[in-house]
Amino acid sequence: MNGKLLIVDGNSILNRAFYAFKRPGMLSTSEGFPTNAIFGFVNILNKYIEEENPDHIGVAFDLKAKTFRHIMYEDYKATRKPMPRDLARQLPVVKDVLKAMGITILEKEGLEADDIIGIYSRIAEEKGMEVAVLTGDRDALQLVSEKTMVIIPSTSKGKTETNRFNPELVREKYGVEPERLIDVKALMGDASDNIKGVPGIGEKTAIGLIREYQTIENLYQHLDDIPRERIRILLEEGKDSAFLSKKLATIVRTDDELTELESLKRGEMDRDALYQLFQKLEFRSLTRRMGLDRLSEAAAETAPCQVTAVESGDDLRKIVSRLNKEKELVLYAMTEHTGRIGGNMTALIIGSGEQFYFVRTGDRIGESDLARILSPVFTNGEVLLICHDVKSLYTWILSHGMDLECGLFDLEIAEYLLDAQASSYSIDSLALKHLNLDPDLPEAFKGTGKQRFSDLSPDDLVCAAGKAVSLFQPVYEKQSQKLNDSGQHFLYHDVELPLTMVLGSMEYYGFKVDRNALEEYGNMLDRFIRSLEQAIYMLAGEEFNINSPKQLGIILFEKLGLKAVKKTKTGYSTDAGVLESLADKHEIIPHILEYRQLAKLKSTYAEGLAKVIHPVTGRIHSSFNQTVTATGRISSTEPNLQNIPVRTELGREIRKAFIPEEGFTLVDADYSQIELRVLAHITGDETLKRAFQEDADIHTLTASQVFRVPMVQVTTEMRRSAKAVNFGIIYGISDFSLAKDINVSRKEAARYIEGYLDTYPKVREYMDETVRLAQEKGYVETLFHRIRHIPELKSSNFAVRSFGRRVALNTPIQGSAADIIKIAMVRVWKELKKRKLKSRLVLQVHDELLVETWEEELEEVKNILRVGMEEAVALSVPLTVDISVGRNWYEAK
DNA sequence: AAACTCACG
DNA sequence: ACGTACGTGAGTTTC
Repeated sequence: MNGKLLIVDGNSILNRAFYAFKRPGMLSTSEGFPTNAIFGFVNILNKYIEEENPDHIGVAFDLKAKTFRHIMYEDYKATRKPMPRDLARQLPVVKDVLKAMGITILEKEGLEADDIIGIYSRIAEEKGMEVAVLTGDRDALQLVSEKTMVIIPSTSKGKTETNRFNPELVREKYGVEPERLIDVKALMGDASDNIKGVPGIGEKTAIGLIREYQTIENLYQHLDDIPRERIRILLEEGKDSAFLSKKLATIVRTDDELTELESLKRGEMDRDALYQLFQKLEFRSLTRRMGLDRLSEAAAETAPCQVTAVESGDDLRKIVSRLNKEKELVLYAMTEHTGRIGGNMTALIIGSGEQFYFVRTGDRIGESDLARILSPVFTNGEVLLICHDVKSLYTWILSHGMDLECGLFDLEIAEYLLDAQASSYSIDSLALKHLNLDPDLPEAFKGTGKQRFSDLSPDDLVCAAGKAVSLFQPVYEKQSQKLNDSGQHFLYHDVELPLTMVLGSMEYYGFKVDRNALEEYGNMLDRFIRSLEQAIYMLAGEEFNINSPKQLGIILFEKLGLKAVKKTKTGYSTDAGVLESLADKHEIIPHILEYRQLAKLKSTYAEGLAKVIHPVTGRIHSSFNQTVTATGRISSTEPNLQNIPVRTELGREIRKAFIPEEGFTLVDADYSQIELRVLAHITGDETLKRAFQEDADIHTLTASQVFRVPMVQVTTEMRRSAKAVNFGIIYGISDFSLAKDINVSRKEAARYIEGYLDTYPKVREYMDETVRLAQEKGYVETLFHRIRHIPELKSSNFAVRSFGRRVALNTPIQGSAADIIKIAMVRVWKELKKRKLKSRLVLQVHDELLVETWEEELEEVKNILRVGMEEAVALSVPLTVDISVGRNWYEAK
């Protein structure tokens, strides 16, 4: 009989998979059940089944009962830690998966997985079959022969490599024949199995001896021939241990009961059972890759669609007037993010039901023609346009001088509300998740930046676009249902969707920046940096790269002999906290701190911002991303305008370069203590509420109450501590971190927290209740029902669970504040538009809005901001807004 | 690509 | 005893 057997060490591979996929927040179901090991195991197994294409497969597992090795030797594997709980929980599930895959599980009491592998590989060899042993354990190398190969996957630096051991490779790496490895181990021992070997003999000596004498039996018969006396004595003393070790290291290859291979024949996969299991485990991509998704009832929902390529403007005009009578239309704009403000549109596909029309822009139909022809749809209040990424479409429409006023549904935004932590919002991810379908779209459709739409051939683009849009309607229906079920209708329709347009217009207008001011600022920094550099080199006694934490660490902690207070994974920590603690230990330190600050300002801000000033508009057009953060905040990229320096005077200077257009002025409006006000509202704490109703200085008040002194006796130091406690509460406090932050003992910090929670008892209740509810439901929500799933709360790892707890406490507060300012943004934007003002919203920084204001509209704009923001929502405490005006951002803050 | 550092709310 | 603040993005160095 010919053929091939793949036999797997289940425990070993599962263990590998567990650690390979182990990171904070680990792969798990939304319920919190860990799935990393199962996921890794199935992937590894599939890979080698595909590569080896065996006709027989078996996966061997250890059984708990003692093996003969334990009976012979009670220390056997005594130093092994027990299996982590998160791994043990996955073990039975892996077995279920294997059964469903039609793969035989091999277990026998008294045998280890190794032995089972030894037995079956021998049987297969004797039948003339080839054998591949898949394991992570090098002990199995003794089984290597002309017929048997041992595969050991290894992961180094994120990349998985495979070592396939045949006799030659074993000889090359270990210098002995495969079956002699047991003799080597008999001498050198194996720490992981607690096999002692001959104490004092290491790998080099062991291999040398076995190369010469082959076996330990032969070695001990010729002990007298050994020239080195020390070795001879060690061998004599360790003789018993050597023979015992050899027995322990030897894989058993015979068994009375396990004698045939028939049961290992590759069986049929039970697709239904496997599909069910993968559903439970939430293995969507694996479901698809293993071709199980055809079972989904959803597959029937997407009928094949008809795509017509439109070649002339006249044809398109006729089609649009017909389509414009439909209630629901699907539109996918293949836009490219280019240097042109508003982006370029490579192609567009629009339609309804099963009939779609594809337009590629070019000679026949230019982009502005396209915009003009479609404009009846864009301004049709009766139609619902189902899109993916409305913001890109909107900026493009704005750039052609038109507007978008029809009904809209954005698949991407909808999905963000359903799962703010999804790894991707691409069309194929949505199809996979909601419909169990994989359209297998080209890279350009996934927004990875690796491919542009214009890179695809016309035929491929039409075909892929047709596949993509055919998914929109069914995904939209699933999402709509879910949004309503989770009470998110308001958040979606009245906040996030209109916000898309607000952000689009902010991107489109941009923020004017004075290039010259930026350059002068950079030059000024440069002069300081150069003189600091010289001072640092002088004090260090040599030149080095101050930007390199590695080199800096060596200079400070080795050359200058400073005490390293903190370590990072790779070496000494040199962050600002560490340097500050060393500030008075060496003259060089303050220089380095200053150098760091200036270098940052120069590279990230002076130079970084200059690079992104648009050559035509002279403005910075940042991207505002609506689907990034887990809490509901927006983020800003290319450049990030939400972290422009303000805390230090020198950094703050850069804001002088942010200016309004001629005839305009800048108005900055920021919420005062919005997160603490939200806390007061959510907890309903009377004392906290009264503080805000009376518009007290909340940090001073907290200090007065926690330290039990009258308000007037609160020192700046007390206020500082109270402020830290207030922030700590928002972040999900711990005494340890608070202590570190305000530099008091942990006990002292714990006392502050207790004092705080006694002062504001409802806050304590809120914390307990929130964590309890989050554990029960698996998620938390904001005032407007934005949800965040927290699988970390169910982790068995204390640190991960603690993180989950802090997230549960922080998200409703940070997220509700995000909801509120988003509502305010929509109100302000709509009001400016309704009154047809020239003034425009240009930036949001979490609790702050900036409006580039036409000077004649100043009072009106201030009023719109105040009302729009303060009355965005009625809380049980007032929301107050500070407004200031200036000729640049520095002045307006 | 990952690690480190640091800018903001 | 565990190991810590919550949420982001970007530049530089190093592997």
